Amino acid sequence: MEKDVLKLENQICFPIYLCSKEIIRRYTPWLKELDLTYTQYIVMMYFWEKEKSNVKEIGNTLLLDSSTLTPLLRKLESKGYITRDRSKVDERNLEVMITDKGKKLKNKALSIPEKMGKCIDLSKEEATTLYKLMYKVLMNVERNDG
Amino acid sequence: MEKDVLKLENQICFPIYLCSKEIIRRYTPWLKELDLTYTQYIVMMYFWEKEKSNVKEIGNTLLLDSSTLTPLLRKLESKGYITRDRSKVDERNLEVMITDKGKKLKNKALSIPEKMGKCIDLSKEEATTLYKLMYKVLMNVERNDG
DNA sequence: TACAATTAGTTTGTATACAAATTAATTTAA
DNA sequence: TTAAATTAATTTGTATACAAACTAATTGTA
Repeated sequence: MEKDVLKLENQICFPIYLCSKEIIRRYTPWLKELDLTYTQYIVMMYFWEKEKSNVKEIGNTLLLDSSTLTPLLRKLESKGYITRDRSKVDERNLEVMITDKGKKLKNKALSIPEKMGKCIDLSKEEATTLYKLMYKVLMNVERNDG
Repeated sequence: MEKDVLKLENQICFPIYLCSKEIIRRYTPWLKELDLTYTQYIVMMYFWEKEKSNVKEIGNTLLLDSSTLTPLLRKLESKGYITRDRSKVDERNLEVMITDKGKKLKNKALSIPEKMGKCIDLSKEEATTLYKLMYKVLMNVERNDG
């Protein structure tokens, strides 16, 4: 039936949108204990792997616009988790670096992935399938992007 | 390795979050032709199935807070796609109804799901698997809530 | 080498999102 | 039967998100 293509239950994007929102909502109280929002948490995870970066690089990895990152990084700076300084080599670049306080925060975050895993509650096999499909969609959506 | 649990590449939620954002970003130019945002599109899809509702019901179906819906519905009203009126039976309820203009909008939207399908670019089997997994996660996250 | 083009980040404007507080209407129960 | 509890929606406050416009620095090139 041609007209059913617009039924909510026939959408594949709608449940992805819902999952994303509900998962983030679920993270919120745990992250509150670390004084982080979900997006701030993602950025901190980035810095737990890479000590120093800049706005462009962070944006490329996390698919966040620089205009989203500017105020967010300022917030993380005000919390003392990162520093922000213009590069002396090229003053267009903003050098963003994690602080000791930011590094220590990782210990407090260690229990979060397991909590979320229990919440999501998929078998190892299902999780792997989902993981692969999400990255496939992501790659396709980016590739087919205007 | 205990500390790897916080690596971005080991997160299952991160790609879901990315997919949701990137898919919505991809919808945006198509929806602009209908003068809709993604969330407004979801709400219109709801009303293409159910002519009349109220804020509570819409929120329960779309998992949107009433404080998100209030301004959004006002916007859809100002565009002429819906009407908003307090119920005469119980004045706490806001009766929301789709207009003829809102119904006609569906014709303009008919081509969107196919475009998005091509963009996502999954086989029928993959899409079904993803669909089922997303609803499973959604159910689990809601069940394990609170 | 001056000026155009490019690049990195910020600002502005619009639109979600949701928690918490509030308002107004209705229902429950003492 | 009226005060307390509940309910539906709105308001307020904070934090994304991203496009478009803008600023400042650097690079490419005529």
